[in-house]
Amino acid sequence: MASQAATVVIAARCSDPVVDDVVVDDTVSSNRLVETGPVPHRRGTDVRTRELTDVTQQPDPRAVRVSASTRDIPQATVARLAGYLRVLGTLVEEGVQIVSSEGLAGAAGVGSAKLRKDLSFLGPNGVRGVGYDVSRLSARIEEVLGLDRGHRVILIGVGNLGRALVGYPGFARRGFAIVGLFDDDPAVSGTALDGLVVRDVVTLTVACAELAPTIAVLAVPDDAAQQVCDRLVAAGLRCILSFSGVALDAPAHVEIRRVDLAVELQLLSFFEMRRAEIETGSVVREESVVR
Amino acid sequence: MASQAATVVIAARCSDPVVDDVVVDDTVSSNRLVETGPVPHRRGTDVRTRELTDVTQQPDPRAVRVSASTRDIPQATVARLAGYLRVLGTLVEEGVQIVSSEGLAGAAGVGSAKLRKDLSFLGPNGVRGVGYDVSRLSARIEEVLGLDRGHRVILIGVGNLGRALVGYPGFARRGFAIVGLFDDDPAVSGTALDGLVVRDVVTLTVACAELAPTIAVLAVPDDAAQQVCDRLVAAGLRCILSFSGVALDAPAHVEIRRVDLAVELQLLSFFEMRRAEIETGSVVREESVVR
DNA sequence: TAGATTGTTAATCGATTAACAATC
DNA sequence: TAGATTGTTAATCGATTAACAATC
Repeated sequence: MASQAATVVIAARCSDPVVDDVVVDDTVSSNRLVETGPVPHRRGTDVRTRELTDVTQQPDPRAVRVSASTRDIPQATVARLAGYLRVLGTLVEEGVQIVSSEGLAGAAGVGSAKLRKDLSFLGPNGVRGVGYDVSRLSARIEEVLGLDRGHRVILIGVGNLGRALVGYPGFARRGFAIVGLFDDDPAVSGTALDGLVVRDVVTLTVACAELAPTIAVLAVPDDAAQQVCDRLVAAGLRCILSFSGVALDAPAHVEIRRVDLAVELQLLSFFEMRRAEIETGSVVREESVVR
Repeated sequence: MASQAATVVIAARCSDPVVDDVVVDDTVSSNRLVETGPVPHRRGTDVRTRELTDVTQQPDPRAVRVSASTRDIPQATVARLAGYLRVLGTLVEEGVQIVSSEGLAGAAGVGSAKLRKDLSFLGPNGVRGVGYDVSRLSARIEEVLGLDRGHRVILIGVGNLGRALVGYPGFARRGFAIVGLFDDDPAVSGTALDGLVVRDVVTLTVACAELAPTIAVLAVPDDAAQQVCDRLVAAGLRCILSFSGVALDAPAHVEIRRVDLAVELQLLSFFEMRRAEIETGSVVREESVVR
């Protein structure tokens, strides 16, 4: 028993000046901890995690996975984890078992330093001199993102975009199950789509109690978006993905992600313009006067 | 003539230690400049813009609009400009002529300080003590984003998503004209959609020469995305908006924006999980050992 | 003038990056 | 052991924010 892995990760907020009251489960591991000891890489103030590992053994697959609180994972990192996961998925398909940070980063389109930093927030996941175990890392990212919980998704607005979303293969592939469809058009509600009967949006509150969704996807026209959002919030939804152009108003405990096609197009327009500027060699410093 | 506005904006990169060689068109404005003079707000090293304005008159609408180079506008700011523009559009519809930073920021869902900072990168656009002229500011943002140029858009992949995009009202409303549709499915190419005949994707290169698109929208399956992207690049496209899940490889001069539904869903999943953690009061610091 | 609001500053915060010690 | 690669550090870079002088 004493030969098993003993891993303790202490997480502190980046902004904390110091980790002031570290508590270690000494009934089990004090002997080991003394043996291997915490050896700081260099003296520094940004001590975020310390790993104390029994050197006689590799991580035990049966061990309860220990992690820093997800609250300490930067938003920018979380946004990239999904990308790493997709690459890891293709590697699994190809039968690749080990991948280096260089390899994974290249396939995901980021620098290897950034990748390693990102993964370090999930705790130690690789083996120095070797690389990352593809399926283990994949499982770890899924766990951190909460993808192993099987989200239930409802979709409000079964127009062109809504139908396209229902047909989107990435939903099921990632463990997101569409469990309810809603629309306010009497011509649409009552019809079946993808094995589900579209419900009238007025039944939203009641249906939510029945369907217990964790995520709502909003694909309604802009002028209906806020109203539907309010109903979702009232029904207890806390995660909303909106495709409407308007900024939705909701309590702080409701997380809203917005995908705005217009914004994307306008960003491209800006880049195109800037490129034209660069090409014509204009305005590094622009001075112009009219009289 | 000398009574007209004389505005000179000198832009320097944020990272420049100092603006070392400011040149002023003294044939026109030296007398005015001496009069009003550059009066630094406070002595500081981050002198980004200096405005020298004839105090006798308000900005002349006929004046060539002078701006800092768009290269100096932070990416984060550009991404928000589109949001401001949308709000300004609704204000125009409502007949509102003047809006304060507080009002505009509130409607756009950002803080007023951030809004003012964002707008400051576009040069002076408001009147102190009054606010911003809605239509003037609107026009200015459109100009900076290059929306006044009338982009020509081609769409590759006329599946569910592609059809939804064709029907998206925001395209035309923002001056983006869809000028070509492409698909590789013989059953689809040749059919008409929204007044356009879908072309076979093999004709892409030839058709690009004819259609002169500035933006391509990619709505093809993941495994076809890179190949189509290569063709687009070969055809001279420099702005691509992709809805595929894969990170596309392209030369540095090609700007690629990717909208990844899976990423958005997974981000929501993460937030949901984190919220569950907070509610159960778990793991501010997690310590767990297995033996 | 007095009140209001912009545009700018500077402090802070968060993300990126290269380098390298730790370690397999 | 020697070579390889992770995980961590610290410097840098970029974005956010509150406060306030400038100015209408």
